[in-house]
Amino acid sequence: MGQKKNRIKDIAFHAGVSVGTVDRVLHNRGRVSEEALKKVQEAIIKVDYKPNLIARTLGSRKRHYIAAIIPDPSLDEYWTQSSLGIKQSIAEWAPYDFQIDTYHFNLYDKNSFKSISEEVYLTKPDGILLAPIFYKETLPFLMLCKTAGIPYVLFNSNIPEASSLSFIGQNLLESGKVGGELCHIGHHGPGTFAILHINENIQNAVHLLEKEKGFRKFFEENQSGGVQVVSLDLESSEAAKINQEIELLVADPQLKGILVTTSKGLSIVSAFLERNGKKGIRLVGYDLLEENIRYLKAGIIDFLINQNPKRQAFLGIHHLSNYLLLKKEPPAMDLFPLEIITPQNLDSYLNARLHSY
Amino acid sequence: MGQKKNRIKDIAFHAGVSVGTVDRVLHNRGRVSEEALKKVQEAIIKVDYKPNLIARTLGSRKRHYIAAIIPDPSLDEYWTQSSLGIKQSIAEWAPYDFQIDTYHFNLYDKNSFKSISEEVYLTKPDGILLAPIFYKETLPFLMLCKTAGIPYVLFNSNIPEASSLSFIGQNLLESGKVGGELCHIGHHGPGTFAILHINENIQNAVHLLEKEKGFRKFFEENQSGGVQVVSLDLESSEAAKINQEIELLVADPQLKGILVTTSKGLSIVSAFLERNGKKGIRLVGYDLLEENIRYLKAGIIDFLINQNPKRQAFLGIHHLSNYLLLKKEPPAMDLFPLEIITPQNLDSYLNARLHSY
DNA sequence: ACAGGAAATGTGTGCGCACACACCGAATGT
DNA sequence: ACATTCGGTGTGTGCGCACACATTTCCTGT
Repeated sequence: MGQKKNRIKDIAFHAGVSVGTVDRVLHNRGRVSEEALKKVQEAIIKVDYKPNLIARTLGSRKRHYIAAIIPDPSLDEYWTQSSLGIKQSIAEWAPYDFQIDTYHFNLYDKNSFKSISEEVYLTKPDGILLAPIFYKETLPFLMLCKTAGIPYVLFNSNIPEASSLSFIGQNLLESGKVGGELCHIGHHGPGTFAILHINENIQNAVHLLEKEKGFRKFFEENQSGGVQVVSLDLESSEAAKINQEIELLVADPQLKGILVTTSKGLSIVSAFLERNGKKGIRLVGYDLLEENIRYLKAGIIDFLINQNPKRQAFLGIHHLSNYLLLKKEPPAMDLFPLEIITPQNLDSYLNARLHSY
Repeated sequence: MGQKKNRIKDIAFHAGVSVGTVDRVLHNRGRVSEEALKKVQEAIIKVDYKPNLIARTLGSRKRHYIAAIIPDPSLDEYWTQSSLGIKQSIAEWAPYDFQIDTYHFNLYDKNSFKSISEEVYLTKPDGILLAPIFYKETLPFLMLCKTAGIPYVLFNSNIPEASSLSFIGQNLLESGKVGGELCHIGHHGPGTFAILHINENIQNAVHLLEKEKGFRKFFEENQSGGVQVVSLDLESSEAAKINQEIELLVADPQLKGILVTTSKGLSIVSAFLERNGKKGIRLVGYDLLEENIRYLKAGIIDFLINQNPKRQAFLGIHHLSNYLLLKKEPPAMDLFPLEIITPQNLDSYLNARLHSY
């Protein structure tokens, strides 16, 4: 039964050569005669050789170095979460001689990303974890890495044509559908449902539009008659304008629910409804940020969809490390479930260990 | 900065002893003088020693053996999920020379559990993962393991006085509260809300009552006037009787929502509502079982609370293995978040890799 | 025929650890 | 007095592998 051992030494014995020769064919280092090559290859198949990964990593005392490039957490609480995920993974991989350095760029400044990415490239990392905020600037950088043979993993938002080792995040279309559903639950008959994009960064537009597509799709697929969907696109810099628009929106007595696609926007809308009364309007947003949690507990926000940025970053490093250390191919896409947070299950999420592992 | 290496050898150097002595204190093998012990312990702290897992497993060719004792999956789909979680962890730990054997007992037969547990005990495992269905029979078995020095981890339901290494599951009180919330969402004014226990096994009663307590608590804390809570306790063997009771329950035009606390019961209620019309009654239950999924997609079931049996079992093995291999103490309780499944986010849960890590 | 050198092959060492064993001195027994 | 035990300690080996290096073989050119 249990094939006990199939070590390099066994291959060497079967092939009638030394372990050195076997080592050379295993690693394609050349310097092997046709004859020996053939015998060794046969022996490898014969004993069904599976390298002992434990011993391999111990034997090659290579130091792995990973660079993580994310927006500066001090500018946005969402990225603080990601940062925590990376910190956690640093602890996890330290025993395996991994060095993981985090580089921050300004979320609102393309040039900051450019200079940081150049800096990272010069450090010649063995792998890169990246949150691709700026599409136009990211793609060339990734192509550069590709030619340099540096593997990279994307998270949070995807660039499909970047042919990354893996992408970690959520399906934004489905996310929008769930947002629609949460706005709609328990409502019958006609009504207006709004989706609000309040962002500072045109770059994100494409992602937000994907959510909107899902939002609209939900209502198309779940026709209950007389339902109207509206969308609003606002610049987060103009606070006065935003409040004005929200006031206009809420004035419609038919308004039943709002999905806000950005966390920053959500707190603005929440504050508005807290001041002026909720009037039975369902409010749905994203992520377990401090302010959001407060508004959820207070009953202003009804649902949050958790994108789990902490775990995204954690798994990103995980996939990368596993690939570097064990040559384990990660899934091309690791899509997270769309977690729904309510006032009642909030604590169970806050208290859960998102994995020590 | 980067503390480069902290090997046993380094401890020995700092303590002014040999690696053999350090080894003895690390493994509590005795034969160490007070003086040396103190010096070594200080050195360990000083260099912040973290054992190299890689080298450890390579050096000690000890084979770890874990026994997992769960109900027979062929009798209940819920346990098929757990079984899958164990299978996944087998793959995870195989490289570290772990052998993980699963033993099944009959969910409906105490004696089957007794004989299986005795059989497992005779195999002298290094650790045990256990789903404690039969309280009265489980406790003595665990005490036996305790005296034999075999660590055990419980999952699914807890036996607090068993002093297990760890428990993995959900907070049932909060689970009931979430169940109440889901029944209530979008409803205003008066109405009746029911909680149904349909089980075959009096053993589970205490757990179900905990959920009921949470269910009632939610409605107490969220008074909206005229809300009435009723509970029903039924034997799953008497199908006719059940349908009769359900018919009676549904006849009440004030009935707004039902929480069914067992998966088996849920399919019975779902079938009833599918036949006789849903009449705007909110239906909430547990777990991503095949039938439940079907009814959720069909709109008969509105929400499912996911207990994530697969991940529970997976993490159970994980904690156990980590403890055996690295002496890493798991949390006494690892409570999972109360995941809410809707028709729209269902797919995202089904497609998600529960992470190999 | 023989040096020179490249091609082919074998040997040795260390990664960090666990563990068996050898050693040494002091206390004990007869 | 000597053998025996035993607490306390250090040394040596091997786990399976990668990789540097030593060694042999064989092919050139003169």
